[in-house]
Amino acid sequence: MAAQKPSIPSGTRDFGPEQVQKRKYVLTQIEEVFKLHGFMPLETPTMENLSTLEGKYGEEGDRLLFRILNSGDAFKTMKEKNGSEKIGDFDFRPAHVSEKGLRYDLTVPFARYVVMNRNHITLPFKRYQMQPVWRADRPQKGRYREFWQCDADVVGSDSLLNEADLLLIYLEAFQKLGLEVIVRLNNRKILEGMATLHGERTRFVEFATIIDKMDKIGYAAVMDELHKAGFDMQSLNASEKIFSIRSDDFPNDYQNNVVLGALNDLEIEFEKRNIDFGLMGIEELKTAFNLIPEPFRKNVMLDPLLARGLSYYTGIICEVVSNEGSLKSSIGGGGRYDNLTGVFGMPGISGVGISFGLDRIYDILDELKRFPESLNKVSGTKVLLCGMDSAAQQVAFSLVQLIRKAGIASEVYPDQKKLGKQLDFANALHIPFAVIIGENEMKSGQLTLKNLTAGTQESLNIEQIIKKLS
RNA sequence: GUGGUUGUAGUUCAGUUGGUUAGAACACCAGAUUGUGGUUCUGGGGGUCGUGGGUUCGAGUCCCAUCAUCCACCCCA
Repeated sequence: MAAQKPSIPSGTRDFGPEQVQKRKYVLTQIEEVFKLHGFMPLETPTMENLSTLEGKYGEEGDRLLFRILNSGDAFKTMKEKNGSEKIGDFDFRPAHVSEKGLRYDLTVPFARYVVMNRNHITLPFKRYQMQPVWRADRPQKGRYREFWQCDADVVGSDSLLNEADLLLIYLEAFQKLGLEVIVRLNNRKILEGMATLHGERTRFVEFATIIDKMDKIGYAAVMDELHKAGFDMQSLNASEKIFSIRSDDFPNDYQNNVVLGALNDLEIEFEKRNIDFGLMGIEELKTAFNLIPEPFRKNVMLDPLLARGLSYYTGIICEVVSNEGSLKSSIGGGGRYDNLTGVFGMPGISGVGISFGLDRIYDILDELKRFPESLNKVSGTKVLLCGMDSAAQQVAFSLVQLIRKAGIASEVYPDQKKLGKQLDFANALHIPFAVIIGENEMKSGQLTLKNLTAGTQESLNIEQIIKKLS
């Protein structure tokens, strides 16, 4: 068999020792905030039954599901019926071939878990979950086919305190990570109300998708698209102020006041036309926003143009983007879904949640070099024991156990190589100290401790070395 | 799913209007009186030029296909 060039699937990545340390650092920072807010951990399987996943993410989502081929000879029926492995005229029903898929997000598995364990969990149930998810998307900058999400959700409580608490989790976590972010905040009911004002309540998803492009394509192009799509633009004055919102110069101190003013106008219009769900949306948005403490508010942008997750969110929606670095796509998102568990036969339970995109956050922090200095070390080893010959190595091997008992990360260079090579190894791994053991050291018990950063060395016994390195 | 980009050593790339044994840097390995590294010097290994066809006396270089990659759209973390 000819040697093959090794490779990994596109959209997936290997993480070397340094990268793993940095990713774990980000995970830990986020996890600490989750715990501080009273969330409990949950893990679910990598694979779910396709029946659990399908139809939960819209048409686009179904296309992006990674499907797992059934074990055994999945194509057996096909072969028997068709006489060959070719598809041909065979009645190709995917269910015969694949009935499991890789998890697409953490929310649906969570909903499934809640329904399956409804008698064992105490509502309101607050869980966090940090695991990889998979999407059969075309990879590009900041988009991977395997990536980690860090989710926090609350089910079984309608209170807007939950929304505010989850927003605080975003703000606190990114503060800890030292990244300036903008949390865009909206309510699906407002979008629905606006679409109603423009004559098409039922087509509000289409409406929202168009106005969401305001930043990207501009006011004129949005108006044009709305007109072409058949929305009634006669009553434009009601939403005109909203349409003029830009996120370009956010964060700043005045914009949210401008938006609040525009929302007041919109409220009056909703009242006139008895669009009660729109009024409710504005009320919810204001309430949640007012619960955010003053110092954090400047990073929360009220944005009635924001559209996301419209196929499942029903109330407040939010999206996080970094205000620094070159990656402009979202690094987090979330919202409220009134009937999350309904599809699994448990109606009337409301949920609200947020998600952090670990990989994108990592990419931005890496680009900005925001990781603590201590994470740049390749190895955690503090001292390398170098034996000059086989006898010295054996001495080193017993000494290293004493050093480790003192809690000092240490290792013995395992091969008999020239001292220079052994020190090369320590240098390559940024190990700061080396203990050199040869004939002289073994006779006297006075070992050579070399400081590889300073280039100095001294003669000490093992107790003194441990003391020195502790 | 749509559009575009690029595919030459481990990595980043060079390779002139198609013309002899395809180069560089870095990395790697080995040496510079066999117990002292991060610098320097010397030497070395390593590429069927993504793959398969075609044009040509001759193809890394031109054409087609295919695969892979990256980027944008869609959508999203």
